Amino acid sequence: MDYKRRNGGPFLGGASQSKRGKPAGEWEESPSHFEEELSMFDDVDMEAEEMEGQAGHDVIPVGDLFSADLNPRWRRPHASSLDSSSNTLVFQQIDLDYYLGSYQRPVPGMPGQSQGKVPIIRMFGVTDNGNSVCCHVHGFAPYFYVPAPSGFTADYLGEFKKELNSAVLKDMRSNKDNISITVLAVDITRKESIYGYHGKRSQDFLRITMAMPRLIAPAKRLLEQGLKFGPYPIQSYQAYEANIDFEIRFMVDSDVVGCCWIELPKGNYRLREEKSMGVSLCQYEVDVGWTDLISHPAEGDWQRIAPLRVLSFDIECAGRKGIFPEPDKDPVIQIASMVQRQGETEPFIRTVFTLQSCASIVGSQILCFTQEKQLLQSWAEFLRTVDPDIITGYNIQNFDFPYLLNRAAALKVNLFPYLGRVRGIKSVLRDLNFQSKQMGRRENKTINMEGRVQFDLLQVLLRDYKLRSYTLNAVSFHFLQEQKEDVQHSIITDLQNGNEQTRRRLAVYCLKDAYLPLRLLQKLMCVINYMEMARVTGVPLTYLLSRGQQIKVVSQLLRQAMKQDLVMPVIKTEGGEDYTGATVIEPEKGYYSVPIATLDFSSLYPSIMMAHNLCYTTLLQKGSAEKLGLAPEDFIKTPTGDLFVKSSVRKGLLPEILENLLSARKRAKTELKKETDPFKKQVLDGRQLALKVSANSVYGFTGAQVGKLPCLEISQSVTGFGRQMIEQTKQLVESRYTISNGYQADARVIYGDTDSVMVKLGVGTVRESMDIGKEAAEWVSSHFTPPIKLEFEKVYYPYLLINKKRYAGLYFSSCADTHDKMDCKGIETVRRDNCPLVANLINTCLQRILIDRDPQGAVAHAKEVISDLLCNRIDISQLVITKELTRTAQEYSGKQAHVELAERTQSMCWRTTFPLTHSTTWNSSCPNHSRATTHVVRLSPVSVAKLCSRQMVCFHYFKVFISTLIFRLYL
DNA sequence: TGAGCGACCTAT
DNA sequence: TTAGATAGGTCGCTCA
Repeated sequence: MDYKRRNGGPFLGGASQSKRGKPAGEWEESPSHFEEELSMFDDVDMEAEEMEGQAGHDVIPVGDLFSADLNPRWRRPHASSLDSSSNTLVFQQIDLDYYLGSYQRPVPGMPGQSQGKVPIIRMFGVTDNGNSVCCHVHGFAPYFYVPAPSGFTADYLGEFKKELNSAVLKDMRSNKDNISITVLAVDITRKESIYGYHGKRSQDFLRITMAMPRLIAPAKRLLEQGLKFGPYPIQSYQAYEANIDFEIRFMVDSDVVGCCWIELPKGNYRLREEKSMGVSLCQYEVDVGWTDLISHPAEGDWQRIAPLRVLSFDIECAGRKGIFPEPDKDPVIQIASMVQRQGETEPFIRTVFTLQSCASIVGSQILCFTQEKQLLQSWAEFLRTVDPDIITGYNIQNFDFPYLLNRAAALKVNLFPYLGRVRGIKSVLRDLNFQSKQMGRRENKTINMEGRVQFDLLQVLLRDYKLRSYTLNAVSFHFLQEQKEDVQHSIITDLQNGNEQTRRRLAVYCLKDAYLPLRLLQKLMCVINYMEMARVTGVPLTYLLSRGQQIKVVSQLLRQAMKQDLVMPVIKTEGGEDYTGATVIEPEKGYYSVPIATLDFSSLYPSIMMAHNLCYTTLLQKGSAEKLGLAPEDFIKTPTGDLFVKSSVRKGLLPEILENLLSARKRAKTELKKETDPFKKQVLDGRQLALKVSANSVYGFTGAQVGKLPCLEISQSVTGFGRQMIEQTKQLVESRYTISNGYQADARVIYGDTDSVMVKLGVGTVRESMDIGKEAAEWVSSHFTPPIKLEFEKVYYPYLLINKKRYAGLYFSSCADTHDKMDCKGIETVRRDNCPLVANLINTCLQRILIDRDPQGAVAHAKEVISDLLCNRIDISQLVITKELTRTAQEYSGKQAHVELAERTQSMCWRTTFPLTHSTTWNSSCPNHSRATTHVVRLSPVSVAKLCSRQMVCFHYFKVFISTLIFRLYL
C-alpha cells in the first residue's frame, strides 16, 4: 500500500512482459529536456562556483564532504556573533513544540517552577539573514478551569489544591518522573461560560495550573468524578478548556500565531554561547521568559517570509523482481536532494548520493559510495548540515522516510535516525490512524523531526485538490505540463546492476523526482498559502498538515473569547441526530435556449450568522428568556424555534470573528489590487483565500457533532434561515418580474440550490438578462438584514438542466457577447468515477448541444462512439473501470495483486483488459502518459468470463446513458 | 423486475 | 487520540 504513486506498473510477477537488462548502449539517448535544464543551472552557478574553487558536477570521492571548503553552500550563511544585552533577536518562527525539562539546569534565572520537570516551549525559526534559531520559552504552564462551588472563598484554595494534588498523585499508575507536585496553583478568577447567554453575569471560576500538560486530563477526569475538600461534600465539577493542546494554549495566551515574526528585545533573553549549553543544531540558541517575547501581527513589513531552506528528496531502491521493496532486504541505491531558498526560483543544491560509481551529470553533484551504510550515514549528515526548515518530496511521509529509517535500522546505521534539529532526539517511525467523515479512514506514518516541517506534497494534494490521478507523473502533467523521466520500476535494479552510464540514467530520473515536488510547491504556492493560513487561524504550520479543520476554529474562538473573559466548556462528544440542511428547489428540467440569470447569496452561512447574531454566547437555553427577564424585542426566534439575544443585548463572538475575517479579506483584496511586487501579491492572494476558507468553516464547526464545541441550535438555525431565504427569494423574484408589472414576461425560478436561484426572466439577450439580474439582486437584497446580500453572478445561455445538482451551460459573466466557458456541474464530465470515454463523449455531446447548437450532431456523435465501441474500434484503455477489475482480480489472484491493485485504485488510473485471454494484460496507461507499462495477471477462465460480462455491462450502460440523454432533451 | 441499500462522488 | 456540514444523483448489488 505504501509504495510511491508513480507511473510505473505494479510488480505483478510474470516475466513475459518485463524487460530484461538491456545493454548500456540502449540508454545512451540524447540528453532529456530535464538534463538541459540542469545544465542551465550549472551555467548560472559557474561564476559562484569558480569563486568557491569547486565545479559542481565533479564526481566526488567520499572524503570530508562536510567541510566548508568542499561544499560551501551546504551550510547556512555564517551567523554573526550576538550580544543579548545589546542586540535584539528577530526571527520568523516556523515550528513550535514543547518538551519537559528540568528548570534549574541548564538555564538559571528563567521564570517558572523551580522543582521537578517543567514544560518548556521550543520555537524554531529563521532570521532575515537565513540563520537558524532555537528559542526556549520558559515559565508557561498548562491550566484549565472549573466553576467554583457556591460560597467558595480564597480560604479554601489551599485545601482544594492539596486534595486535588493528592488525588492526581494517587491516580497515577507509575510515577517514573517522581513528581511530587502536580497542581502548581489554584486561583479564583471571574469568568463566564461561552455556552449560552446568561445575562452577562460572570461567576467565580477556579483556574487550576498543572505542572505538565499530561496531568490535565487526569485532573479533569477526577474533578468530573467528584472531589471532596474542606467542608464541601463530594461534588462533581465541569471542566473548561481542559481539552486545549498545550501549544495552542501558549500561542493564544502569548498572542503568537503560526509563522509570525518573534522579537526578543535586547537584555530580555539569554544566548547559549557555549556549545555545551546548546541542545540544538541551530546557529542561535536562546532562552526567554514567556512574557518577554514580542509577537508581531502579520501586517505590513511583518508579512514577509524569511529565506527558509526547502529540501526536496527522493530515494530509489533495488527491489527484487516482482516483489515490493522491503527495507530489511532491498538496498537503497540512490538519494537525490535539491535545496531551494523560499522565494527563489532555482535550487542551489542539486545532489545525488549513489551506491557504486555513476557518470557525471552537468549541473549536479554526484557522490558515490561503495557501502550502502556509508551512503545512508552521509546523507543523514548532509541533511543535518544543510539544516532545512521544510522538507518536501512525493510520498516521503509514507514511503521514503519510513524506508530510510527501516533500512538504516536493518543495517545498524546508528547515527542515521537523528534528523531533527535537537541533538540526541531520535527520529522514530509511528503509525497514525487518521479518521474523518471528509477524508475517510487514512492510515499514515509519522516521523518526529523536531524543528523541521515535513511538507509531503502528496499529502497536500490529497487534502487540497480533487484529481483523477495522484501519481507524481499525472500531477506534474496536470499542473506543469511536464512529466517524469521515463524509467520503469521494473528496470531500476537492472540499471543499478549495469554500469556507470545506466546508473547515471537512474540518477537523472531520481533527480527529477526530487525536482518536480519543488516545482509543484512553487507553482501551487503551497508554502505561502499554508503560512498565511497559519497566520490567519493562529495554529502552527504543522497542524495544518497533520490535523483537521476544527483546530483552526478553536484557535480563533479561544483568542476572541479570552478578550471577553469567556471560557469554553469541554463538551462530551456524542453523535446525535442529523439536522436539516439546505433546500434544493425542484428543477424544471429541460433545455433552455434563452438566457438564465443566476443570483447568489455571497457567503450565505457566515452572513446569516452575522445578520442574526447567532453564537454560543447569544443562545438562550430553554426558559432562560423568562429567568433573565428579557423583553420580546431583546431576542429572536429562528426558523427552527431556537432563541438568540440580539446584538443590542450582546454581540456574539462568532459574528465578531466572521466580521474580522471578512473585513480582513476585503483589506487583503484591496491591497492585492494595489500591490505590484509579484511575490507580495502571492502572499496577499494566499491570505485572502485563507480568510475566505476560514469564514466558511465556522458554520461547519458548530455542526460537527463529534467535535470540540458542537452547537446544533446554531447550525440548524443557520440552515433554517437559509431555507427560508431561498424560498422568499424565489417568491420575490416571481412576484415582481411579471407582465402585469410591465416586464416582458413572467419570470420563473427554474432551479436553485442552497444559496442560489436560476431565473428565466423571459428576455432574449444576455445583456438584458444581466441588467435585470443585477437589479433583481439589489432589490431582493433590500428585503434581508445586512450583511446578507444577493448578488448577480452570471448568465447561462443556453442552459441544460438535467436534474438536481446536474446541469450545464455556457457561462457569461464578464462580457455579454462571448461566453467565458462551458460550465458543467455534477455531470459525468466532472466526476472521477467514470472512465475517460464516458467523460469525453458527454463533453463532446454537450459542446455540440450548447456551443454548436446542433443537437442532431450530438446524437450522431454518440451513435458513432457506440458503433465504434461495438466494433472494437476504440482503445479500451479508456473504457473499463479499474475498481471493477480490482474487485475481480482480488478474488482470483494472490495477496500481492491485492496490495498493488488497491493502491492503484486509489490513484484512479484507467487501464485496459484487452485482449481478454486467460492471461489478461493490465495496461497502466494513464490518460496523460503516452508510454504504457504492461504487466500480466493470471486469471482463471471464470474471472475472464466475468470480465467479459463486465464489458457488456459497460456497453449497456452507454446505451442507457445516451438514450436517456437524448430522451431527456428531445422527446 | 423493482424496491431498497450502500458506495462513491459531487453541489453548495 | 481525533474527526467541518447536509442534500442528492447514479450505479451495482441483493433479495423478494
